[in-house]
Amino acid sequence: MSRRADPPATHARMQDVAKRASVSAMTVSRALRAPDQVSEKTRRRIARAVRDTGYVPNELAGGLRAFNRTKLVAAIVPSVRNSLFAATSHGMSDALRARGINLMLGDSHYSPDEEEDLVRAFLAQRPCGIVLHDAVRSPRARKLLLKSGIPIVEVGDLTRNPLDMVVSYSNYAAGKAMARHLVGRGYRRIGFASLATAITARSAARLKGYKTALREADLSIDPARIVEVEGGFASGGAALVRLVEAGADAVFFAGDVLAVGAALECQRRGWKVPGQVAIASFDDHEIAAQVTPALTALRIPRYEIGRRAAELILERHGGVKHRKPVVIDVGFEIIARDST
Amino acid sequence: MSRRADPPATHARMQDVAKRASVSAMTVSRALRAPDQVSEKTRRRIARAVRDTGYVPNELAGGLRAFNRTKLVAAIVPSVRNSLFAATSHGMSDALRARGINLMLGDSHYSPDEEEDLVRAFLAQRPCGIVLHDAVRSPRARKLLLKSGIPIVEVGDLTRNPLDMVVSYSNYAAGKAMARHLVGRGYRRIGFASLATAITARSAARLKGYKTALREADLSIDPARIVEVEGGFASGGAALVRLVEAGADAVFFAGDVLAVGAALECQRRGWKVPGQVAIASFDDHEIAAQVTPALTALRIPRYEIGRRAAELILERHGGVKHRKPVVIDVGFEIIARDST
DNA sequence: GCCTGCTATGTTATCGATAACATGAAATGT
DNA sequence: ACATTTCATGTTATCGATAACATAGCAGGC
Repeated sequence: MSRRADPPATHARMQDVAKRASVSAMTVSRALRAPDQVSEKTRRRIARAVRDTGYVPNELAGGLRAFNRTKLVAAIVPSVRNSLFAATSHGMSDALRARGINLMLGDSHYSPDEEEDLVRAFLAQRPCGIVLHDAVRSPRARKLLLKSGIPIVEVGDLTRNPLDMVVSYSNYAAGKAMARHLVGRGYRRIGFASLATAITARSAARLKGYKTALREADLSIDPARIVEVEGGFASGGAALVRLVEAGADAVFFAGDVLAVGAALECQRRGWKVPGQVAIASFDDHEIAAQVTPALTALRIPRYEIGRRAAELILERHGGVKHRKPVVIDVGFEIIARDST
Repeated sequence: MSRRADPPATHARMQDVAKRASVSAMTVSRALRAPDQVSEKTRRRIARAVRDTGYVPNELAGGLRAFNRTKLVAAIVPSVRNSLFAATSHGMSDALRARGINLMLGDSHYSPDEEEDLVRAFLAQRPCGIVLHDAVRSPRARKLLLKSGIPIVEVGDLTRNPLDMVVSYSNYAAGKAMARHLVGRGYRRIGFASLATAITARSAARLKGYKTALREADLSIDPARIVEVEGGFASGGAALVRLVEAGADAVFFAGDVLAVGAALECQRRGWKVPGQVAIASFDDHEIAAQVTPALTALRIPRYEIGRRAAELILERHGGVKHRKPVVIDVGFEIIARDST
């Protein structure tokens, strides 16, 4: 009688496969991970035994012994619902799966406390790498991460002093570039709308870029033309109305879906874009090109950011312990359309 | 000298904490998981040692010994970029984190082969539960899942014979309800547009519901008024044009973003909605309410689906081995707006 | 005073795989 | 022909925690 008799519904162990193929567990292990070290004949016998038993390797045990790590990369995003982060996750997921590594995903809800909890919970799983979408704000979390010794990639903004590695575009440069674009088109009373700059450092960097560009062009920076709003299409519309009433002839939306919301609001009100007000969007959602008029937008290579982040982790995987910071700027692009 | 001297950047072990607190590792283990079994004084000493060493439990080792499982739930979605799945993932993630369990996320890209690979890869990590967004089409994957003995929740459609448990709405019923709604509003040449029914069983079920409703109302089912298209806003627009040319006076969009794309196309062309053609949407994206006219849509409780799926897994966690199928219908709701 | 029971802690074996080392047989070199 | 390398496989120890069992100390009951 098998020792699997009592709890019936569970996985076969390598030992079970080994017995069936009349070899030792070690040979099974080798047949699976280093087939060239096992003879053709034995390998075939083992392959059959694997199929017969429906054996699924136990990475828990294997990972513990081999490198005290799972074949998982942890990613923490501020919001899993946000399609921008989804694109990056997708890039990571694709690059990792090609190497047999999977993704652990967590949502910090933009909260430093939850972020710290998540970091702790994820590190406890012993991932082989970790990707962070926001600058890590909790100092305790930063310490834990550094101490963990695993590759860390930050992807929210191109910070000057990363924990370990960064793959991103510069929010500051992007904000400046878009504001310059609007200046170049002749707008003089350019408004700015974003999510709360206190909770996302990225919005703050974009705002800084915007201000720099305006200053360069000798335009005044009117606080009444800088607003912070909640997320969502509706509040994009509200922000636009507020800014137009404050005299704006163009609005730069640094938040994700705000610009589209603003464009839809203009449709409802019959406002001409860009006749009455120009609209520039930070992210090139597919929908930005679909509304009327099509929106000028900054295109960020979100998917590529994820892919390269994953690649950095893979390079380091079991590799060198170079601890000099790696900073990769993936850049951005302004797609000029009809709205400006 | 500590045995941690050679590779410096790694985690402290429970043993290290124990030494520092002058107790055995077992006492540390208890202090962390069953504090009431450890005396106040010792507990405090251990707490300090944990802080001093920056100890992060090794769930790999703990999970292996305790239940041969990680504290992770695996979820497989057809596309991580799709915000519908994102909402469900969010619901799962929230419910699980409250119990200290995290999420492993994979993308099958709508491919049965990738799905099978993913199932295998995820099972190898020994998750404590698994959630599947699409019906599992690969028979080998089904077998693996059943054999694994862990709780399985399917959430794509309300199938009659689930692998284990289902939490969903009925795509058939929803398709029928929306078609009836259009019939009730007086439309007689109702078109249907969806993603390829061959690759998503859900679209096929919606189509079946649509046909049933039309038959009930003694309306003819014209194949020219049933189209399958790719995803994306643009193809929603194209589908609408095609259907209007085929004589449709209303179109039911069963694909996710198609309806919004159609509405935007009408704006570009200056077509009156619902004067020239009515538009009904399957999913109540936030944006469906924002376009002009606001779209009639089916509201699916995506977040709740995720939450309840997670709860089912938690209930079973270490619990009963009842193997009678569980089917939970979360229903849906038609939000009638201006477009019909 | 001795047995019982409870509390706080320690010891040993174990989860399932793999690293490190060991071995016997075949192949190769001189 | 014999030493040496290579190849295919087996044996043992181990990864870091926890289950199961063991034990020492102390309280209370009769």
